[in-house]
Amino acid sequence: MGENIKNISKTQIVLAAAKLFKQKGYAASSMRDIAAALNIEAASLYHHIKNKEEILDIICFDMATKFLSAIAEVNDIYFNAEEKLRKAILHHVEIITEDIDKSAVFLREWRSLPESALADFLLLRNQYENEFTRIIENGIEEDVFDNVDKKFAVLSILSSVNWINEWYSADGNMNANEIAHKISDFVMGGLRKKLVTDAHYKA
Amino acid sequence: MGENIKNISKTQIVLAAAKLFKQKGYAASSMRDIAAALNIEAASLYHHIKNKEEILDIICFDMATKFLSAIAEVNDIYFNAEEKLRKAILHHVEIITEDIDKSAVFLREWRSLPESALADFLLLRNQYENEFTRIIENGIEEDVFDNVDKKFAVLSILSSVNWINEWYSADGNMNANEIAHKISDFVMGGLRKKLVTDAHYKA
DNA sequence: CATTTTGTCTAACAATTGTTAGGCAAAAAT
DNA sequence: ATTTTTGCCTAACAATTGTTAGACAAAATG
Repeated sequence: MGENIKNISKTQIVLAAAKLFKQKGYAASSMRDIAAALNIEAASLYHHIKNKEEILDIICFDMATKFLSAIAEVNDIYFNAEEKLRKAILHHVEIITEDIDKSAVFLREWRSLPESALADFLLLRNQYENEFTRIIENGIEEDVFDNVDKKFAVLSILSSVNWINEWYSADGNMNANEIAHKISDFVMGGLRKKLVTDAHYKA
Repeated sequence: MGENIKNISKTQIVLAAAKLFKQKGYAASSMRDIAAALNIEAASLYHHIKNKEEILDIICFDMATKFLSAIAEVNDIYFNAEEKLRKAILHHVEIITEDIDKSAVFLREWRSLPESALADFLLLRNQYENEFTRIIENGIEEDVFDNVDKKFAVLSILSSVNWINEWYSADGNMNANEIAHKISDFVMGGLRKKLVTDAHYKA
């Protein structure tokens, strides 16, 4: 091969691209940027991938699959609603913190997917939300959760867990477990059924 | 003037741009796209604005100013911590729902600001977060809120209110007031001091 | 050893980008 | 009535974009 054998893999390309997509966004990251990050020429990328869109596609659907199989697992094994929700949140936080670059792209850049992929993607995202909704419903049936607006609760929870992507850094002093625990505690406060009213009302 | 006198205003440009920036992102929206949305030629835009960056600048800082003056007002007038937080959330939701396009840009596209503006922007955003943190601190001092992780509570709250931008549509069946009320109720559950333990633990 | 495959390269392309220059007619100011 | 200003236009620019074609040498395969 050319005097430079770098043997870049598709995985490396996706990783480097994810890092750039997170920093500058999909549209503002050029193929030449991605190539430069890997010390190769832009044209060489096409030996490994079909086109730029494929990279975004891979990132978005890989992550979607991760999230979906995690929640499927939680819903399969039996836990009561609170345990289920806590596990679901934990897995979610784990997936995000394991790869902040790719999850940033999953959370923000999916809008740049080509139309057909976008439709599929939104289906998956909806499916994920529905699994969470089911957990909340369980909790209400089990009389453990207050009869809250389900859709609302799910969106509040998901937005909270997703937001960690904005400030989490691997070298920080909190791990996924601690983060998940704190979020769960906070969220559970808003969900749990209260037999006796809060201090606020007692006073 | 040329047989076409359209008298486009800077405000119209910003509005049309915001709509596009929300849909396709800043980088993927061209000056020609913006111009086409206003039925003029791209070059004509430069009669009203300095360059593309200025549009993003205006949107981001206009919104930041709105948010900051709203919370300043809340913190000026005396309310107890819970009232303050509820008012702050209400104003936040109002600002978002009043202009979903511009607030989407404020929430997502600020990353594309040129470096110097970006630094200023982040300062304002931090300032806003700090005002919220002060409210939580007040609540803890007043012994109305649980001694939660302040930073965490603020980020959870803000992520929840910001998320409404993703699904809110003006023609939907919820107004800003109802949305703010629901979020506040949910959030307050996680914050309020609990004298007697929850039903869950009583059982 | 001969051949094919693999992974890079250079060079080039057509399209699109943000932006500027200069023209021209209507409206406003003198 | 004349001049200036305003708000648009067409045309063009240099740079950058995603992508393709084709060469070439190392590695793998026969």
